[in-house]
Amino acid sequence: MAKRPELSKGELTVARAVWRLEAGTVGAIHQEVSRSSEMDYSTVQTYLRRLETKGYLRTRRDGRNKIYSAKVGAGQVIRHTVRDLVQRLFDGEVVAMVNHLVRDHKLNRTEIQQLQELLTELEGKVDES
Amino acid sequence: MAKRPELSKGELTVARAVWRLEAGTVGAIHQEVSRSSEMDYSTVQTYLRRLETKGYLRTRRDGRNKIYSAKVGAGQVIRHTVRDLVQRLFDGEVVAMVNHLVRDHKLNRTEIQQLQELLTELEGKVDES
DNA sequence: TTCGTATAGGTACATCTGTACGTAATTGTA
DNA sequence: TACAATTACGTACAGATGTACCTATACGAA
Repeated sequence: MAKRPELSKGELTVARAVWRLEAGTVGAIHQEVSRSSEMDYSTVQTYLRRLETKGYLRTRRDGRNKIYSAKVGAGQVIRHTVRDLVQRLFDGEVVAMVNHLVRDHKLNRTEIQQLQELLTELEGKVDES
Repeated sequence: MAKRPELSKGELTVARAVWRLEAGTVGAIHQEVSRSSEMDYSTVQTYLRRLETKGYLRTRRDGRNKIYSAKVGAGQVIRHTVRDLVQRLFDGEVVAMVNHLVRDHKLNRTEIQQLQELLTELEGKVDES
């Protein structure tokens, strides 16, 4: 497993846009990023270059254009990031993190039920080994 | 609400030690930090200075010694940090985050039950307004 | 064919972060 | 009392990060 440098906040924002688009030129990705943040075209470009250097994105050429696409998927990055935070804030105690989440963010009845169903589902699959 | 610069990873490590100790000299905090990480005394000292500058810690004098203690509590920082991550990774969708957490980290039966009880408790308190 | 607009690629630069060293003063101990 | 250890405080410095500008080129529209 290649040990890649971590993503900074800005890099993550841009990476998320790439994941959503699957693939695109700097322009397209800049547009996608702009739907939620304001970030200069050049800034997006810089992040894309850095993301490629760090091994998170790859590029292919389409005539004179460069098409960026993901090399490392969202899932992997999210897993890593979340695990890291759980470690650093809750000493790796997932339950403590979930506890914090559901208490801090008021959930409505529907959300609570969704989570209850999720837990029931998991209960059936516990690996008791 | 004072808008403080965010904590970096290293700063957070040291801040956590201060929270655990409530208060202490650089030496004491260094020792506490050392229980989990290896970090040079001077490095801890630097982080403490920066934490004070950023407004997260305060100091009082005890003779020739400086006693560091928290000015911003663990709860506040954790809340901020978690909210920020939920925002950046899941567009603020807490349920998505919890979903990810419980699926990625295998929970055992006891943990699942703990969470179920937690949800049942919250269900009784939903603010339906 | 000319001109505006994307694009690529290079470069810049202040600030933040991780990680420490050096020096001076103080204090407990041999 | 002299020395070792502790502490405070100033300073250092490379690499990461946020944020962008500049220049050259290619492409589509007029």
